[in-house]
Amino acid sequence: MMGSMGSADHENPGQNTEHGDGQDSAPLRVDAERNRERILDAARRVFAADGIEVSMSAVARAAGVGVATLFRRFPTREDLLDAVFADTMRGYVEAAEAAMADPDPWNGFTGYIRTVCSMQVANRGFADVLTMTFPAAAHLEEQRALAYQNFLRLIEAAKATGKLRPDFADQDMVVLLMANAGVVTAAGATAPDSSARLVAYLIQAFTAPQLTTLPPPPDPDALAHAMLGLDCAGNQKSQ
Amino acid sequence: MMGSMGSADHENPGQNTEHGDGQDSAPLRVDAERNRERILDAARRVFAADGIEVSMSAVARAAGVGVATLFRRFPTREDLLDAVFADTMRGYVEAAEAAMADPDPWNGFTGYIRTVCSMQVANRGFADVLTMTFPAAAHLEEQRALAYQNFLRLIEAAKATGKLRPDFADQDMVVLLMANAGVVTAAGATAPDSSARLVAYLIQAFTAPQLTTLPPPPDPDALAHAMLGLDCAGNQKSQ
DNA sequence: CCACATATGGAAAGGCTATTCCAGTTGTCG
DNA sequence: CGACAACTGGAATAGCCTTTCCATATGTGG
Repeated sequence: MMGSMGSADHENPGQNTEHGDGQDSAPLRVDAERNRERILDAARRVFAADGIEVSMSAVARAAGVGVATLFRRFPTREDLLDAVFADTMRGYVEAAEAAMADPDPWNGFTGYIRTVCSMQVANRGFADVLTMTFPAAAHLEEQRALAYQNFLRLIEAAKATGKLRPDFADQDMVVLLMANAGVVTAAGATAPDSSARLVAYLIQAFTAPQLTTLPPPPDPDALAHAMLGLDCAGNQKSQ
Repeated sequence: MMGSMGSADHENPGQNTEHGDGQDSAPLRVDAERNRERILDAARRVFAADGIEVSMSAVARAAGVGVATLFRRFPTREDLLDAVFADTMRGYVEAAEAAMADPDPWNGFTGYIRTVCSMQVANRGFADVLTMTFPAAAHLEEQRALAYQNFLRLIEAAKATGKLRPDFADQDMVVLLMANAGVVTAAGATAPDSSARLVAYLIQAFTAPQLTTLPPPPDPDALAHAMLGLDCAGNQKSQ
């Protein structure tokens, strides 16, 4: 699914004008490319500070380009998200890979949680991204799936060491991300401290020793559906 | 500060036309009172479903009254919030009192957390209310302070039993409420299950037995400031 | 160096929202 | 029952937003 792009974009950084998935219908005029970059920079900044709901007009304004320029380059918000969070998602995947590589799976597991939550704290937009799904943002969803697969294996390994409680469910990670996103959103300047506390408590609770019975985890499909953001009232979308 | 109203509004429910803090500059004409009630009903419904950011126009629409009617009765959103969440806040205070009354403080403590988080799940607007401060909503803030004072004593009692870990900080409750609000917002239909899981994990982590060292709790003043909602970008407020 | 596809900004159309204003009801008190 | 203050809905103003359109400007290949 990702195989066709090979390793080209690592070998030739900045040389080719392709973006995202590789189908360059035409290698953008240089001025256009410059604007594209400006937009991405501005969007990165704005999304990180204010979350991904910022108005498209605000992004264009921050980038110093007209709205038309923004819309031609990124017809939908999801297109923009896909491009803006490409780097961050790469870091997300790498965190999962690094965790798997850790000789101590429990250490990998806890480190992964801490890393990802720190990423949420550092970037409010990313906190949003990790609690929602964007079917149209193919590249982004691909990375998410990739990271998740690694995480599933990480869970198994961590449980095998006996340090992670056996009733830990992979959905718990989603719940944790939503909870942490709530802290990032509401805790303002105290987000780093508040998040760190929350995470420490939860990691504590994930350790095996104590065997309190837990209520059942949320249904995975229902959770996935919730991440589409279609049920929460604020979203009447287009049509 | 609340003393003057005595117990009147328990003895005479529906009889007097006073609202809120007792200064009835003039006991509302009956049709006006009827509309006021309609507005409150609609607002309760809408806020519970969609959170407290719903547009004032939407509230008026749901209530079947003109916008002018809404604005004359509740000049600001905070005025409306104060009236809408009066009941819920009463329940919030009562939950804290009930917890204090429990002969087993640890049981009271955990029960309190579960109850309050359930209230957040049942009412998205209330979830918002518990993570923000509304200086203009006097009645509401009074109740919040009242519940908090009870909670502080509850913490002491629970620590005294040795079941609550000694490094539990009262700010942790705020963090918990923010985290749970995040789940309520993002988890859609799975909110009940997701929240229950989160809460179970956290209560687990609050128990004394394991003595993992925690990062320091967030600064109380900074947290309070964050709850004003002035730092998070989305709010440019008036002027 | 020129033609022209590509790219541009700003305006326009249409839909939201908050808040104020006002001309027209309608309770209510004497 | 009449007069008047209280109350009403909807229009008006002003400000955002999204998305499309277009006349103008500008890289770029021949």
